Amino acid sequence: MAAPSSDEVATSGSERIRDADRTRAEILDTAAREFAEKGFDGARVDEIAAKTRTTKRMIYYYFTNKDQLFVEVLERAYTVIRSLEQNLDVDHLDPAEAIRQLAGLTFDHHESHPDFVRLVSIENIHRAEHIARSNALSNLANPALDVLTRILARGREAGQFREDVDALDVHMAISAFCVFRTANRYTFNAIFGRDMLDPALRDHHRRMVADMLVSYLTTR
Amino acid sequence: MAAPSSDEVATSGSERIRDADRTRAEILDTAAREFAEKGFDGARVDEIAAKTRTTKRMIYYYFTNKDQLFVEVLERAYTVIRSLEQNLDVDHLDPAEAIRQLAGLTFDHHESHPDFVRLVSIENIHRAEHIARSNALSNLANPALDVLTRILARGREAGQFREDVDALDVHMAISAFCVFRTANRYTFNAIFGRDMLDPALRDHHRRMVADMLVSYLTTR
DNA sequence: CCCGTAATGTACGAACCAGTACGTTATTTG
DNA sequence: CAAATAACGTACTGGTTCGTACATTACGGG
Repeated sequence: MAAPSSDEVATSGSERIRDADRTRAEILDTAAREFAEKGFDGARVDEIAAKTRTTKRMIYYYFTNKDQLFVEVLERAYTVIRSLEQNLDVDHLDPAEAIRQLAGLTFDHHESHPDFVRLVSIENIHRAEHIARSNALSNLANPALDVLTRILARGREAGQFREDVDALDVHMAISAFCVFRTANRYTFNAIFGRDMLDPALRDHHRRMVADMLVSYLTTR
Repeated sequence: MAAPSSDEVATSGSERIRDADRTRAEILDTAAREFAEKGFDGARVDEIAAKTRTTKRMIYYYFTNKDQLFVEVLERAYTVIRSLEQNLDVDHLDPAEAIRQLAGLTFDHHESHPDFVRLVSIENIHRAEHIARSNALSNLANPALDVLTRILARGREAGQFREDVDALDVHMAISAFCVFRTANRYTFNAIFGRDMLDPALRDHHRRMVADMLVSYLTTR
């Protein structure tokens, strides 16, 4: 990509008028918000441009078209969550406690990144066609899965965990619970009058996923 | 469109050329498929009309606009699932077994109605604005919830179930699992290469939800 | 310090799309 | 059976929206 000037400190405001990296990043940020807000077809390229310090011309200059823009928004969103999962170190914990930690971290992440959840939801409506077009995404391993695999192996060896589940099943169960709270927040509130954003409910559910998975895994 | 020939096959229905009920129903059916397929903004009124034996004019004649059409599509979709839940009779069963039955029925329903799951997903992207505009939907009770409330009460009385969960929590946990398998099928497959449609996996997951909930509820 | 190129802005076009004006025919009802 | 009305079709429009042609300016290398 563009060569960043050597001693660029970039504290808060790079004073350069033209800055490819900054412009690109600003477009991606704004596009992520706009896509998450309105969906792929609902989002407007003109609107994204308007919320940027640059123009629509630049969006096409850097991303060629709306679809490719969405692809790169997705790539960036997944990268963020993956790097968070990297910081997961639970190999020293008791397997059950490790599961609780993992569930808690997954819960917190989904809770604090509703836009990510919405983007994934939108991508599923579009049958993951953008992910399919992205090499970065279709070849992206999940660190959380490796961690989970190790936890399950240790739990089974210790005779604590059941044998008939794999890491992906557990990952799915945890994700399902956490994703649902965010993704289906609106219909759930409209129909049952339950506000998922209530802090007390949040804590309750955070314990609930962990308890659910541990009790399931330790039941034989 | 081509004029219907006089000897139009009398499949099952009314031979009348003009049939408000049939036209309305056909529009709703087609619209449901089209919205589920492409999302609200992705769906085209012209396309819906083209896939119908009638014209776009009729869509606006019966539903005034695209939003109202989506509202009625949602109303119809929810009505179907609610009527299925009515047939749930588990009051004679052991509480744990009753939970298993309920989880199984919920699982089967989501499995066999992917369009419903997609419509709800789409409505959540739009922050349930259509449900809010529908009297029918915002005042719609959920029979499954009543059933669940009774099961939980019996389970607690028998000293089998934990006390710190309500029916809505359990309903959410079950829904989350079942919805996720369908709603996030595509990204999950693209990223992890796991095909949720595999029959063996289906059976495995069907047991898994039930086991998860029962083990959670019976752990104190 | 000047020149090539990367980065940016303006203005526009062509297709698309929700919604409608207006006209017509079937069906019902008195 | 005639008048009223419900059901339907055609053709169009006005605004929107993705994308681009063309012009311009900042910046870094030599």
